[in-house]
Amino acid sequence: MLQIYNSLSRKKEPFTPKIPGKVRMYVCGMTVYDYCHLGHARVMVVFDMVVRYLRVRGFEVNYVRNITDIDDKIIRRAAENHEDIGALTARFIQAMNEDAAALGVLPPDAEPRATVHMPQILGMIGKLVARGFAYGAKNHDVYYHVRKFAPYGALSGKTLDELKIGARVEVGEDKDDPLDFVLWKAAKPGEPQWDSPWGPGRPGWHIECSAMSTTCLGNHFDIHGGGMDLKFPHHENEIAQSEAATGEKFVNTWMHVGFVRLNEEKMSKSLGNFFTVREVLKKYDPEVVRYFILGSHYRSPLDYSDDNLQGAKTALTRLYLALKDLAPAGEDKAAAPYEERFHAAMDDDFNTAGALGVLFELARDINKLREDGAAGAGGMGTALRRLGGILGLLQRDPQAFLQGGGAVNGLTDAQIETLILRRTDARKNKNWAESDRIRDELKAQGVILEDSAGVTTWRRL
RNA sequence: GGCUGGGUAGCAGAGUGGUUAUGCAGCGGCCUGCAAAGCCGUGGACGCCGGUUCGAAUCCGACCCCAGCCUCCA
Repeated sequence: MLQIYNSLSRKKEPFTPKIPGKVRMYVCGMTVYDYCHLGHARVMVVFDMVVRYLRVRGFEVNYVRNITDIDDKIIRRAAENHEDIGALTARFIQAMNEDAAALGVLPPDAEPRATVHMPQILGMIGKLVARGFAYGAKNHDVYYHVRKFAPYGALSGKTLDELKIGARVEVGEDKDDPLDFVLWKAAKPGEPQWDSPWGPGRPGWHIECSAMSTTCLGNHFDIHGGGMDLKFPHHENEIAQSEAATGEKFVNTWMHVGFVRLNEEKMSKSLGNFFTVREVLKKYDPEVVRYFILGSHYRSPLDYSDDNLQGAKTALTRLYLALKDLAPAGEDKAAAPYEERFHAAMDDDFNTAGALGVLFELARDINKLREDGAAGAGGMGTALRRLGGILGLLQRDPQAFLQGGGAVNGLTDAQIETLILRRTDARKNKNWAESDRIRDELKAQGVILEDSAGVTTWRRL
């Protein structure tokens, strides 16, 4: 039985899609004005893992991840760069796709963009005005009247009176109530704009997601996800907009991914303490980064540090070492208990860390079988590879993983092979001094040698 | 201040009312020319204080500490 922690009820709940066998899932994606940082990477990788696992569980999944391609920050960045807004967003959408692909994130089934959903956005605002949940202000903004939506605050656990204390009205806003939020922003000179019954303008961020998610998935769908920081106000507002406009329940299960932290602090654009995905990938293999992300539970904070990334690399190396030089074989029945425990962990709110623990036990079994010269290691390896694949890991040729990466300034493969041949000669002559000298030389270059069964193999640290 | 999550061995990180997480590091052994990798064995833990219980690190209560949200942020 698959259980998922629901941010709305604040507990784990058995998961049953509204339409049997079919899961409809929406995740808030990027605002495309800059490169993805590790926080974005985490959200993409986590929901990619969720989709993969749901599919393994036999669900047909329709996964929608939006792109916000019109927004204050985009407008500002384009102006700073003297760049056309469309060119800017196209550039960063491209970059995002490259980063996602590197991390083994499969493309979502749909990636709706705000700028091509204006009719749906305006339609929803129109409904909200008609139903009395929204009003056009004198300054031609349209606002959502928060106090009209009784359940407001259910997701974030806040009451309207608590919120009132922190609410404030920015200069130029024309709200009836400080709690109200903007659905439609009247255009300022020189800004991109779309026509509307309230005058030319552009949509607020929150309404985009309500309009795109319900357009793509229907008024009432199964899973809505995003980073923890979107819980309030973004997701709270989405609920208010969508349920007021459609009169239906919006989302059954809300999933929120924990933050990536740097020195115990949230990694974020506003703090400026972030690493972009491409910076990190210069130092670490993308699969190592993926392992790092999946090595802890998706709701826990994830501390980025060189030690932790290095640890992820060591751990993943152990798994690949177990797969190295394994004879291909059909999956072994003896792997069934591991698979069961792997699924039990994943069924428990996508406990990837626990599931990985099972993979290490499977790896140990493989090593033991080889140690004993017993049969079945190949078949167990096939199982290990398949289960790893559910997490989007362990799909490469082990040799390629072990010998790849970290070689930017080091020796070429051919140079390494040449040194190994020289060392093998020395070893034949029992010239241990020369043999060890070569091994030390390679080690200094980040190359580790392993002599086993009369054959010397190597890998890069 | 309000709200939401957390505090597990040297580090990372799961889980659980009584019985092994797992990875790295440590210690002892096996293997090896020596290593590496691997295998076997092993030490070490559940923030603090109360309560419930035959038994709690696991449930309940108070407290302390950390992070986040309450303003754009994945």
